[in-house]
Amino acid sequence: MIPAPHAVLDALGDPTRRAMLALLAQGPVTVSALSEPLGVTVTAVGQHLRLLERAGLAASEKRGRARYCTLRADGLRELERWAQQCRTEWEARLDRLGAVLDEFGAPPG
Amino acid sequence: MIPAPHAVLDALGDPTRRAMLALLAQGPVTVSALSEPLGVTVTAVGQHLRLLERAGLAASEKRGRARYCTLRADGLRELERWAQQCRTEWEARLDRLGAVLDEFGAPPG
DNA sequence: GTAATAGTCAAGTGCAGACTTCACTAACAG
DNA sequence: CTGTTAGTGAAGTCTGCACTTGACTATTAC
Repeated sequence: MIPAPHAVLDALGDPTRRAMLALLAQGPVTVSALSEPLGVTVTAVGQHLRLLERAGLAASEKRGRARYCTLRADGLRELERWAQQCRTEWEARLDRLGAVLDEFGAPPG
Repeated sequence: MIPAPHAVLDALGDPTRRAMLALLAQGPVTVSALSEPLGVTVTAVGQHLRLLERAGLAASEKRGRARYCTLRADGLRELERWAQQCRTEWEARLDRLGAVLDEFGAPPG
């Protein structure tokens, strides 16, 4: 099995960060603009943002005194690839197992 | 955006459970067979197993005094669908944004 | 210049949840 | 029957991490 994208899964394992991604999906936003609807301090947003950036799920850029955050596709792509490979490998296993059971005439179930 | 599969993401947010899935990907195993390589008690395995089952990532069946655990594809499929839709939606946003910038003759970057 | 706004850093708090222990039941072996 | 193995349930421990506070810097406004 392809190694799991730990950083992405860790980042997505928190509901506040998932809410953050949902907001970012609407378009670029500043840290404080995220802070209000999330119901946490700007400090907390900054901390979550760092994790999301490390996971390749977000990016940010400081313009003047504001920091604009945007969604990034890289983390999602990595996640997709992993889930898909994981699933297909396992489905192949299941098929082989079924074939063996058929060959030995075992009743299904 | 399609709602995030919280149960799946929560379940995958823990390294022990990810290791558990990696073991299950090799084929069906009992609870105690999982306990040893994971380095946790059978009780802990049972607790993780329940979360994985609720997320549609695993299933288990008791035969005699042993409980056999297997991987399930449902949770992975749900995850795939979400990640894919999330990503394509966001990539479409990016394209529209790019088009607007082009139209107004703004230099890229 | 002062004041307000946007964010950052260091340090600390508190709680969810990962984990354990212990007592228990159920299935198999001799 | 006794002993062993496989797992479950309740109850408790403890640590990671989400979050805050307060002091600070940098940008913008007046």
